[in-house]
Amino acid sequence: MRPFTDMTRAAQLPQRSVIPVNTIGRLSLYRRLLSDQLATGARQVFSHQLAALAVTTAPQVRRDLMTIGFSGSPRRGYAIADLVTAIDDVLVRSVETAVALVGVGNLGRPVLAYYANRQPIRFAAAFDRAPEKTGRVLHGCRCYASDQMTEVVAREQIHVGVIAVPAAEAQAVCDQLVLAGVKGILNFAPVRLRVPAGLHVENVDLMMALDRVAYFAHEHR
Amino acid sequence: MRPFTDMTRAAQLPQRSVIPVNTIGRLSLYRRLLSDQLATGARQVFSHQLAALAVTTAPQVRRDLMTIGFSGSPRRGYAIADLVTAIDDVLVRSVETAVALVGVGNLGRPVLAYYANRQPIRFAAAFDRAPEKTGRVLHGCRCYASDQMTEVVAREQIHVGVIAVPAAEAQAVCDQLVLAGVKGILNFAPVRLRVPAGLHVENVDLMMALDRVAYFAHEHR
DNA sequence: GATTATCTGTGAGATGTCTCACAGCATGAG
DNA sequence: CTCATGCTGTGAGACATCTCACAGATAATC
Ligand SMILES: NC(=O)c1ccc[n+]([C@@H]2O[C@H](COP(=O)([O-])OP(=O)(O)OC[C@H]3O[C@@H](n4cnc5c(N)ncnc54)[C@H](O)[C@@H]3O)[C@@H](O)[C@H]2O)c1
Ligand SMILES: NC(=O)c1ccc[n+]([C@@H]2O[C@H](COP(=O)([O-])OP(=O)(O)OC[C@H]3O[C@@H](n4cnc5c(N)ncnc54)[C@H](O)[C@@H]3O)[C@@H](O)[C@H]2O)c1
Repeated sequence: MRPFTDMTRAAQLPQRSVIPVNTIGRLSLYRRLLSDQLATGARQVFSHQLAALAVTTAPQVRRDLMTIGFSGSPRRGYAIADLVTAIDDVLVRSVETAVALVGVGNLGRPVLAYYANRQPIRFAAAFDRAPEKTGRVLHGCRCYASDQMTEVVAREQIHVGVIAVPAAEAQAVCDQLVLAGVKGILNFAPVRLRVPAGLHVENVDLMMALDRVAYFAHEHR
Repeated sequence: MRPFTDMTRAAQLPQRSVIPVNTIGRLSLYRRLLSDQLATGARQVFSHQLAALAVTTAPQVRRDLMTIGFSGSPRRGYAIADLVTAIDDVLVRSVETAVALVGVGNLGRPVLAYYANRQPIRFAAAFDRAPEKTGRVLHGCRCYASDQMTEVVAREQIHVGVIAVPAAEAQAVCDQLVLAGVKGILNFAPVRLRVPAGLHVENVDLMMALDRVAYFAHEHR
């Protein structure tokens, strides 16, 4: 490794948004919990009840709902159905998001199965460079050769890419996806991706996750 | 859902540690990147080089290494081999961590395959309540019936549990694991688990991850 | 209609994490 | 040996997020 100049200043970090990143994550969780509650017949919920379900605190819940401009009523709490709708609006669940998977391997297949047919996420295409994988249809999702990416991403109006290829290929695939026009990436490879400023990458790094658990487990004795 | 009292005050949150949670995660990443570098023949690394690999900033790298008390040399940078050892010490990679998987399903199987035989993590046991799954050995890991959990966790000195059962079962399985004596949990079910104070839970929530990507993708246009 | 209980909305402060700038020093060159 | 270079170590401040406490509001009760 030879010396090179420092180009590591905060690049795509200033991900500015009115809604904190962590709040977005909790809203996703609240939405699922509230759907379950609706199914049980509940119509109203208090901040402390939602907090108990989400294993957080009541003020945190109220702050999150305040952040998205949703109001409740003292003594009655929040109207569950309205709240689910409000969260759906924020999380862009009212419009379908087309997604592409790259890497139909040991991980890609179960991930596709898991997400398949979950509104409003639609897996519009999968890509793999291995010829024997292309042409097939898995869970309603057609698998294309990698060199068709630009064309298919444009045609299907795909906004999000999911990377499930070996670590050594991840940056190349990421560059392809960005060039093809995706606006967000979910990355399962255990590397950090270099992307243009503003483009959001969500990393799911199982090795890191287990390292963290092991560290805190040993700290706790 | 009937009213109940607020028991949602900050409970297991004060996860106190000298090393910030995020730093632990980055150390895991640094370790892998540095191993790769060692394999290419590199012996020393500068903070800005490691920052480039990890897609972060040079001061962040120096701060992280300072936090674990590792020193470099001006003009020479950090000695890679020593740094890997230092990180291994912090991440408890110098002793084997025994892990148990609960839920040998569509997700559990590939996860087991992924982690299998990666030192120093050892999957010492798997558990499933479906009788047809028990008794078999997958990737060197024996599958037991759930009611043997307490016994096996004690015998194999298992410190960490991985939960890959349906959401509705996750809290019950978590309680079983805690009772059996695990000190940390990696949770793949899309719910938040209630655990005793101090016990660390790492959540891998794919639904939330995709919601976050979709949100920022749409924000970006 | 007045009273009361109790839940929401939110300012202000606490906490945790990241960023910046630069002093100090080890190293290689002369 | 001395000097100049350029990288590390770190204080101090910026920033993001969480927590707390309570004012104010509303629905239920009488
Ligand atoms: N298997 C798991 O359970 C698991 C868990 C967590 C993370 N991961 C990570 O996910 C990634 C994939 O793991 P896997 O086990 O599915 O690997 P895999 O080898 O089973 O599958 C990878 C797939 O990607 C395809 N591919 C490779 N390079 C490509 C490219 N440049 N363009 C398009 N397709 C390409 C291959 O043809 C293959 O089908 C790895 O980075 C791994 O670290 C895997
Ligand atoms: N399949 C995926 O790709 C995927 C991805 C992300 C998250 N998840 C989550 O992971 C979890 C498991 O998903 P899956 O697709 O593997 O489900 P699955 O139904 O294929 O497997 C679940 C396994 O858990 C076992 N089980 C159920 N209850 C149990 C209990 N109380 N004790 C012990 N074993 C029990 C079942 O016998 C089964 O073998 C779910 O919470 C799901 O939301 C799955």
